[in-house]
Amino acid sequence: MKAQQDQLVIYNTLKGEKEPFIPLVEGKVGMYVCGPTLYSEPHMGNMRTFINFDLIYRYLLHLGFEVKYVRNITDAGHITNSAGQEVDSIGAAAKAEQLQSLEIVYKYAVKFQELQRIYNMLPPSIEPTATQHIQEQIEIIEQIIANGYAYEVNGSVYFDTRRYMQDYNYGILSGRKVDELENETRTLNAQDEKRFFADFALWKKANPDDMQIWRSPWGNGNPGWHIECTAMSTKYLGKQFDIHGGGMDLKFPHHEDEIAQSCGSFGCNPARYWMHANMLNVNGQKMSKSFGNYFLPKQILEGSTGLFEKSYSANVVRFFMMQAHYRSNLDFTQDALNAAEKGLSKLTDAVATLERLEAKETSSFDVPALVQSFYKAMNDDFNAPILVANLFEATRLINLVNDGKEQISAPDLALLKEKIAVFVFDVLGLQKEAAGAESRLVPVMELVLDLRGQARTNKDWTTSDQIRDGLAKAGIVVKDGKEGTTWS
RNA sequence: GGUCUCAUGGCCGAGCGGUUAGGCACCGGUCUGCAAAACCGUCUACAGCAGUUCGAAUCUGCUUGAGACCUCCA
Repeated sequence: MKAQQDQLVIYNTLKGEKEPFIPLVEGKVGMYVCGPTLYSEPHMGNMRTFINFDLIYRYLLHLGFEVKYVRNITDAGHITNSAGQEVDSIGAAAKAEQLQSLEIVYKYAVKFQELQRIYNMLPPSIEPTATQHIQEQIEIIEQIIANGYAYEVNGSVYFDTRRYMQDYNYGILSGRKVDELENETRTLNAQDEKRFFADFALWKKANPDDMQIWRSPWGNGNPGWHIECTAMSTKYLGKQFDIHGGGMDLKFPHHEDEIAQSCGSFGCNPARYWMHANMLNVNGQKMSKSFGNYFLPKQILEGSTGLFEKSYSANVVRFFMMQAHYRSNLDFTQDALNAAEKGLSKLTDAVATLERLEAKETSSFDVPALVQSFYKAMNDDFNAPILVANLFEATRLINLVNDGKEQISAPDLALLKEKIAVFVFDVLGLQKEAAGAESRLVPVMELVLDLRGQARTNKDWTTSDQIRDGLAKAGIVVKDGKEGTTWS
């Protein structure tokens, strides 16, 4: 696996290009991914990012890296809205639902956990929350002030962007130039306490109606949104670690400000590799809460999105996402989901066929090269769609062996079985299809199909077809294959 | 308005200068009592216009169109 580790190349947003992945400590990876803000149930678009980083996590694990994967849960923090006001979105949701802030967070955290299980995502090593790390956030803010990159005004603390720019490059990640921003962004309004439009809040003085308030050296208040990630990543992964990930939409200002906070407090960019997952689209437009074009993962499973005629399993949705690269947009359409459903079925059928194959003396095709193509795809910036294409090539060959048109040796067969299982289940995170049917139905179907089999033996096609048509009405499809009749 | 990204066959979606991406659909075939399913095969596209090159989907310029960020967002 070490040899494969050395082949891994990652697209680093910081550099704008792919680079060989060299961890700070050989064989170990520290990875931080910005998690959800739990003021509502995560929608399918949110899930895409987490599923993509789950893929990355899984592949790093398969390569034998010892990975510490930290993904936070935002359960506090003030953000700046379009009107330039500092807003507590969780507090707002709490008021709307007439619950306490922590009730809101807990309610949606439970749902998020459930979704992670359904979509077969491995749990991160740690899922820290912002509210558990207020002290760490305060300490970092104090450090930034001590270093001269932040100032206090009336119980709030702001990052001093102009001062920071004298020593560091603000915009290093997003490519933004502050002087360009200046003309285009909202201007300071009269009651604004910031010295400069690009300054951002590290700590915000409490409002009388705030639901959550913490003590600080600057009085009672709330942390800013960006500082929590700096505090938690530093605490669990150190001042510098390997990979920082998140959605494309967090690049600016969230990640840019994280870099500023880390540089402003510890003097270094927190992560060597910044990775950004692209958005999930609906009709060519980003799925988002504010556009209203979103739907919930549960609605896909239930077929209640209102957009599609039928439901799709979590496995199908996951496979669908694996057919697009994590850095590309992906359009969520019914045709595409149907195609994924059929394709997945073809792939899982071949996985089952593989178990039944019989080995011959020699192989008629290059199995090690085929297996190597799986690694080559994933080593190239986690190119899952290429991996899937190569798995379909394997599928074709498996079927040809099954038909006796190709042959495979015993060692090659063992290798292929092992690696197909690794890439389909461990890396892509697809699940073996559950039996699906109710257990009581199984003996009933055995009986019915046995009777139909007798009719067929007697060439009593009328009875045989009557049974088949009747079952079809109940949604059960009967298939007559070479090795007997199956149903689903 | 600024910054940036992208435009691929009926649909989704890889591709980073020369090789069939792949899946779905369509079509042809095998199998089958019929059907369905399954399997095999076929289908050669890169928004437009110029340019660079022996050679361009891939590089450059322009045009057109779409999207993202600039405000919370995964």
